[in-house]
Amino acid sequence: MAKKSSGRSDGKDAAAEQAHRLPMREFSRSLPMALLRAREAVMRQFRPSLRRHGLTEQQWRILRALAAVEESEVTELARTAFLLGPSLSRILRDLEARRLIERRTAESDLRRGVVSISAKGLKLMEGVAPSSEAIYAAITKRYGARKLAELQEMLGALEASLDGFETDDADDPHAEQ
Amino acid sequence: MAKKSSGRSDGKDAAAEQAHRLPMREFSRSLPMALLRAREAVMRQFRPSLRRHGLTEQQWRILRALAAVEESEVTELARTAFLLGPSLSRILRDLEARRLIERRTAESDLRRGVVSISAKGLKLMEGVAPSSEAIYAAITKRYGARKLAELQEMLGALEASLDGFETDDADDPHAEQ
DNA sequence: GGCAGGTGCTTAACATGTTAAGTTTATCCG
DNA sequence: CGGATAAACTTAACATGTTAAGCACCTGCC
Repeated sequence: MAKKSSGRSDGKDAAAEQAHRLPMREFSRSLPMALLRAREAVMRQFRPSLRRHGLTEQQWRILRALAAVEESEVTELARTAFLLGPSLSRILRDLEARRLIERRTAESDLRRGVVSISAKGLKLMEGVAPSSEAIYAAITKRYGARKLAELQEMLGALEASLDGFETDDADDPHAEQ
Repeated sequence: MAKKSSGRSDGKDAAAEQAHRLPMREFSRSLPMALLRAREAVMRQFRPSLRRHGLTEQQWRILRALAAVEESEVTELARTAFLLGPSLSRILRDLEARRLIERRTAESDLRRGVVSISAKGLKLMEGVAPSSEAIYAAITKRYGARKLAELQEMLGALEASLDGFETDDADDPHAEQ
């Protein structure tokens, strides 16, 4: 594969020049990229600790969300832990099999599932929390508590400013959906 | 002991209190969550447009990265597009099959792959770029150009402050790695 | 030259993201 | 009451994230 085929590098220069004419901002200045990089920098700090305890980032989010309430319906949990339904379904299946959560059906509406963290789940959290908080404290110290609070505020404002904002621009007239 | 033995409807408060004894910050104030939510709010604006053109977010990142240079080695591209090697490998295989990129092997080092965007790839980008830029402009207007610049700066600073910062805290003494 | 170790990429395996379709149960309404 | 519609998951299918192995090639050293 990828035969060398006497590769002169002709035709490539023209293509590169053409590319630069695309009316696009510098890639490195892209907001989604900046958010992704920042988040990854933060998560890189937490992942090893979670991994040592046999948890993924999403599983940890679910346990944290459940630890803050007595119980929660699945849809509500999806909103709280910021996970899509299908992901949540799979993870709940796994967490239930590991007996970290418990599950029942709502009496008033048999469609609804109600989930709660188990004693085992709480115990696991107790093991993870100290390390997690220590890491958070270290990050806060490094970046600055005030700056961190300001960043959080700006992130919230960004989210709010885009809430219910649909740029279904449809530059393509054939796009029905 | 997650659930109180009584389990009446008023047991909710007690269980919640128990949970709150875990020394953890409010879930909603978590920095990773704030970054995730903000990024999702932004990407939700772009995804429909990309989808209409048959591209995923990551594929689009790769094309953008390649459009800015004449060609790129795979490892360099992984760094630029902020993708892990395995993801990049799979996506490049697909993009090559769709003839949106071209690929060859470096003469000086047969291990290295060299990738470049194809004419077809550039053409596709030309179709996506206007919509993408329009969305970006709309977001900028909504959030405020100055505020956006400030946010980008703070995100960059966060990333920089965590660069090479290893909190391998190891609250678990058995954790060798 | 040839081998030990490192590098660059790919493959594998499992978990999640994302959209669409399917299933079961509720609810609306004639 | 009963069919149509909606709601709450769940399953399916495909793409990516993440870590560990694997493979081919390169480099330093004897």
